[in-house]
Amino acid sequence: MELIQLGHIIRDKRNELGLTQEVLSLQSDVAIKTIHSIELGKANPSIKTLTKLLESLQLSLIVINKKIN
Amino acid sequence: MELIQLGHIIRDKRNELGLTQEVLSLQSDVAIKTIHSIELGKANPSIKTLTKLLESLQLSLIVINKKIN
DNA sequence: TTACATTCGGCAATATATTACTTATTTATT
DNA sequence: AATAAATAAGTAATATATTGCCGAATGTAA
Repeated sequence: MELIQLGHIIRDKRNELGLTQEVLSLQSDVAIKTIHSIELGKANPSIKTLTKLLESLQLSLIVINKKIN
Repeated sequence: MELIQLGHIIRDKRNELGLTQEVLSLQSDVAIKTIHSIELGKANPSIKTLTKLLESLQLSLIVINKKIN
């Protein structure tokens, strides 16, 4: 899970739902500054912060067994 | 993703691999104090810290569409 | 151009995660 | 019981995440 990929997932889903960063900020109770930092892959969010965002975006974080390379 | 569940996943996998918290700490470069706090669900780790642990445990963090309830 | 909405980023303040050090507690074994 | 290994937890210091405030940049439309 690269931070840059995570940012893209959040941004894409937010756009799919037609939400601005500001609206997502209000819904998730995460600062807009934090949101755009995460979307750009420049932040290293905590699980709690990330989960609040993902909840608003109808997404979930799960742990899986790693692929064998 | 509840923090307590996450802790159980990490603890169970660590035991499966026969690693002590100390060994996992050395392998993942995460402080042992941080590890047992996470395992007990008392910590709110960052993505980077969590990913370092999961890497050592052959686990991955992914984002999925949330189940419809 | 102007105006507006949206996103980006610098800066400082606050909150909190992480660490190191130390001691306590648990658990297993003899 | 005693000993050792592993885990838990308290404290303090440091690093960093989060926030708020502000202005800059970007894109869109009139």
